[in-house]
Amino acid sequence: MQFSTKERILGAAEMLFAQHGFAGASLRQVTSAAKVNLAAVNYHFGSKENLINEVFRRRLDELNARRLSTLRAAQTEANPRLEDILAAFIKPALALSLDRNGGGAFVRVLARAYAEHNESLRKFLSDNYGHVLKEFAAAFAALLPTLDKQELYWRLDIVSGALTYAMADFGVIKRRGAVSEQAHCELAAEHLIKFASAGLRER
Amino acid sequence: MQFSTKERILGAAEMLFAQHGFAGASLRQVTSAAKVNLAAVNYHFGSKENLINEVFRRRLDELNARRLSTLRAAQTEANPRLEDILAAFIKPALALSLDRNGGGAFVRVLARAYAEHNESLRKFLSDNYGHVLKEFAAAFAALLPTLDKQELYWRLDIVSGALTYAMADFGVIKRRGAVSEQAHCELAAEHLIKFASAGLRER
DNA sequence: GTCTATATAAGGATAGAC
DNA sequence: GTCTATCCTTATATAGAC
Repeated sequence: MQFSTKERILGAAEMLFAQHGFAGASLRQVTSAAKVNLAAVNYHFGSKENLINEVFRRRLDELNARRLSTLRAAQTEANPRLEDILAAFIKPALALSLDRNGGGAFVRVLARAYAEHNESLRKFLSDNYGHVLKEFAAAFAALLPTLDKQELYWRLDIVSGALTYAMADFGVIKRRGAVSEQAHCELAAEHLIKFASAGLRER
Repeated sequence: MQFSTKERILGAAEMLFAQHGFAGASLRQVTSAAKVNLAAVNYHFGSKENLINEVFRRRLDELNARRLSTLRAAQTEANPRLEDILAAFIKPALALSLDRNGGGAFVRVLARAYAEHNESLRKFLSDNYGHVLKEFAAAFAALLPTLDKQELYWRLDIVSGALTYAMADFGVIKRRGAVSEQAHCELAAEHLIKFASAGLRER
């Protein structure tokens, strides 16, 4: 087998959580899709709840590492543009949906997690990845020195909302038959960056 | 009793769907919260699935009627501004969260519904309320005659995303202690309208 | 580490008395 | 229209053989 039992469970869980939600996807469905025994979940993860946590950790570590490295690369430029900072925030997130082995499913899991409004999950995300947001906020503030801090936070919140929505492909934009997943993703990133830079610069 | 059994079930279901999701909230929880008998759900609604549909219909009819009447009022003005059309789209939606008797819960149910990616629900929303979006798109197109149609759809999609996110109060914006729910909502609407009008006008 | 078998609980739905 | 009682299915979790 190419993938271990543990990895197959994580992959199947991600897919089924995206499809049916955390409560809606049963461990029976998961283990059946992963082609492992029902009891394997409790052996490897202890409980369904912990399995959910591990599904998140598997992707978010890498996503935020990419965001930060791209951000820092942009900041070493002589004259970083607002669009570059936005790209560092947006592109790795949208690119995640192109990852082979279920990245597309994961972004929908993420959207569900937001909708869940789950306090313990918010805490998990804030504790583990809050510093990333802080670093981006500082980078935007440096490029928009006349913008009030509170005003900046409002606008970054709007950008995050539009990004979350775009990641999960909620929208009504219909892909033309010939447009590949990758091309759609790049188009979405371009439009978001353009729209957001105008909104952020507005005075 | 002030509310009928049917209304109490709808209210309790809305609250619990917001809290635990459609799969996560059981009919036993719903009927217990509504202080009605378990069998009452099947008597009044036939099934859990149909109960979910009725929870949506109860709010969306009024929301979209308000959006359309505000839009049409704005359009009778001599020189309607882009901001007015945006306000007609955004303000009734955010105001919904202020409705007494569970409007706040409903917007979270709506966010969950988006995250569900449920095809039959998308069809329901599209069939019943798609004409509203069309009318708004036409109004925006009239005010932005140089903007390519496809480009306009992309941007409206971004606005919808940010609005959905704001409605569900996903964001990281902390309300200062003294800021009321209503004031927060009005601030959110103002920021969204300002940000979105800049993004839409961008060339 | 993986299996079968099962304990135990909770779910949606319904039948039938009142 | 509302109740109790119950059917049937599905769920999570675990025990114990291999």
